[in-house]
Amino acid sequence: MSPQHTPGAHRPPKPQRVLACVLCQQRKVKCNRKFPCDNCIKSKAQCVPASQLPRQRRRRFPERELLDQLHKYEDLLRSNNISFEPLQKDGTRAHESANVESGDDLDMEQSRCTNASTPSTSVTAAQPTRWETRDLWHMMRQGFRDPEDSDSESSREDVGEIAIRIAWDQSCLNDDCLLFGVRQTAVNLTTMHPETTHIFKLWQLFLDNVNSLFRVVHVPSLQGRIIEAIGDMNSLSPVLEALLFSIYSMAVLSLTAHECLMAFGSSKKDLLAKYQLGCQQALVNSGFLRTSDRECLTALFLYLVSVSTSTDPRALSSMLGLAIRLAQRMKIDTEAACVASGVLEGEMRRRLWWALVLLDARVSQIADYKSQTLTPTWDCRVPSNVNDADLRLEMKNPPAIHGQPTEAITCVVRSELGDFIRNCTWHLNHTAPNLKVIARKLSSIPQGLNMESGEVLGLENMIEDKYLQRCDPDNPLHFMIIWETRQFIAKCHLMQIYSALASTSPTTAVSNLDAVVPYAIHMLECDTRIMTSPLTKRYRWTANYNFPAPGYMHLAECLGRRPLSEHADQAWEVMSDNCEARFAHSFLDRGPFFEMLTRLVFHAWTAREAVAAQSGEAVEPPRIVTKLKNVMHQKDQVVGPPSTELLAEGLIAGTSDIPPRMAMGLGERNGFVAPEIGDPYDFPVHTSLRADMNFLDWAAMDWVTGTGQPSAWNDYIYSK
DNA sequence: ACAATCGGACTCTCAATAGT
DNA sequence: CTATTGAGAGTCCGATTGTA
Repeated sequence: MSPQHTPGAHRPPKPQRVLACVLCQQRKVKCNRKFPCDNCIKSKAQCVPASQLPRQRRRRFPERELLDQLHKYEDLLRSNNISFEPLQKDGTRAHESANVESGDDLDMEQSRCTNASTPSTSVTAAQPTRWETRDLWHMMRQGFRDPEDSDSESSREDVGEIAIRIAWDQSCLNDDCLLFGVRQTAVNLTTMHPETTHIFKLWQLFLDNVNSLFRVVHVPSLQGRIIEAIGDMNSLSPVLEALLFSIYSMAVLSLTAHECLMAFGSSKKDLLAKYQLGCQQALVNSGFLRTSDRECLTALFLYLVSVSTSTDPRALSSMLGLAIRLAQRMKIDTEAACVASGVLEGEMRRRLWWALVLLDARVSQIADYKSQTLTPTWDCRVPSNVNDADLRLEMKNPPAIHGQPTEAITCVVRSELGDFIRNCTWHLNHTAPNLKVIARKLSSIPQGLNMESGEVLGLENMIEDKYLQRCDPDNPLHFMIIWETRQFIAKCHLMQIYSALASTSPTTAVSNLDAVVPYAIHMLECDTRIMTSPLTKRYRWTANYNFPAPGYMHLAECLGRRPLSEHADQAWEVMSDNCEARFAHSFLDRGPFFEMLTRLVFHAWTAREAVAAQSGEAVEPPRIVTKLKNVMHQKDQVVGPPSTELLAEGLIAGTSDIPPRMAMGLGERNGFVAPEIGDPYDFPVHTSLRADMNFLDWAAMDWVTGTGQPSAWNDYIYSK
């Protein structure tokens, strides 16, 4: 009810409001406001005048708690796959709840986890609550806070953090040379930038070939700053300079050696070396080891991707560990901090965090190190399916989620897959069983299936319905994510079954391996589609990341054991198709894939020939065997092994872009595959299985030394 | 019958927000 | 800057309950 204001009249200064005495207030009776009042006199009570309470700050949305409660129940419905009509379909919720505190009970934690993976209702649907751990400073600030002034808590927190940061900054520790060597002041970075037209060209290449996959750069806001910066390169901020050099590096990396020469008149190797050095220098100038600047971390991330093809994965894994630690200090792994940093910044932080985590998980596997990053211990939400243009700096409310694929489709789907892996039972069973209690319950398990196989099918249904079915197969980006995802899911099926077989008897395990063959075949088919399509040309620099090594290994193992199995002919066909597709783009020439492939394929073919010899049957070798034999023969014609320089050029120039273990996505554990990103890279294999797989002893192969000559393979093949 | 309790409709106040 | 809004603070009617 609105108050009745007396219009017009000049009011005398308001007399102090006299309140009913405490007893009358308590009794809810009329007080005559004399002290002592009639009621107190009558009841012979002490009459105490009441004092006005300081008015609390009005809460903008008093129904907020109710809304939160409602959203919690909606999340539970959602996580249990019960259909309902959500209260809000727009993205208003997260903004409202940005500063809401909630309980710490397990239910809430779980519903938060659910939020983290279900961005369908709102952009920042996650409850930014007390998921994050508290540090010492935080706890001390909590102790001194004014209980009546809850609103100022966050600002005081900021002040405290700033004070600590300033204190460290003022201590003037010279830590710049901890990595990347001593600052080379002699090198003037302004001279290392490309000419203006080349900057634009590199920027465009970066947007098309790289950023469309990662979306770690917000194009509308950065583009203007780059144009502005080009006007006066001398006054570039160190962070923007680092970002620029990382963009140049990635743009160059995404080209083939020939394309690079045509576009810029310099070799890919030279340009990469120059821009990577520039990036190192600019990162040092930015004080990147103590940075809190998201863009500085983005530059470091892009730099690491750009060197990933020429770096030992163990070294790269260590550097990624550093980047992850920087990210954690900046709290970009924490949803509450992402929400608090604003709509645009929060979204960019989420994209960067997932990009870092996914790369780290992948590289850790390759480096044969069990990363603990892809686990349910943090709550950064999966990035939202929105276009960059939907995100503006001044935004207060998150934009509506698109139902159709947006520019961010690859980073959204890849993050969804990563989010699945970090919560799924069969992954946690052997990576971090103790974390299963905090893992989000994965929804949409089809009826009649056990949890583990159901999880993968549930993921497959969800991803297909929510994303892939809505993609346009003629759109290069969509085409790429469709087949990359299907390959990944086939691999998940493969790994899940391996995981399940680990707890069965050796005989059962081996006999069941045939059941997995269709998934291995599908993996290769997906990869062949990517490799043979003209649509994916601009993304071919990532091809090594998707090499279907687990598929090859499984097929070769099964063909070696049962050369005449029902899937044998089909398996040889898909392997031949994939091999040809990969050779067509030189990804197998001289490179590590070749060495791995020859081992696998000849092992399987030897078994097939042995069977044929027993029955006196003449068999025609499949295309893949012929192809590999021809290449082997040609290699023998070459005088000496490929030189280190040639190999390095080949590696850098994209003919075989990735160093041996990196390229394969393999670890060496038990001589068997450590699958690619997000996979259980430490899954147990039966001892009997292991013994039989020892022929695939990757560690024994002379990948790196001896310029990649397959010494083990040579011994094997020539002893025949 | 009277006193005490208390649900809840109502009024008042003023911070937040909209409008100029 | 003023006007408006509406949430929160405060008031107290009157139904209900307790007690002598």
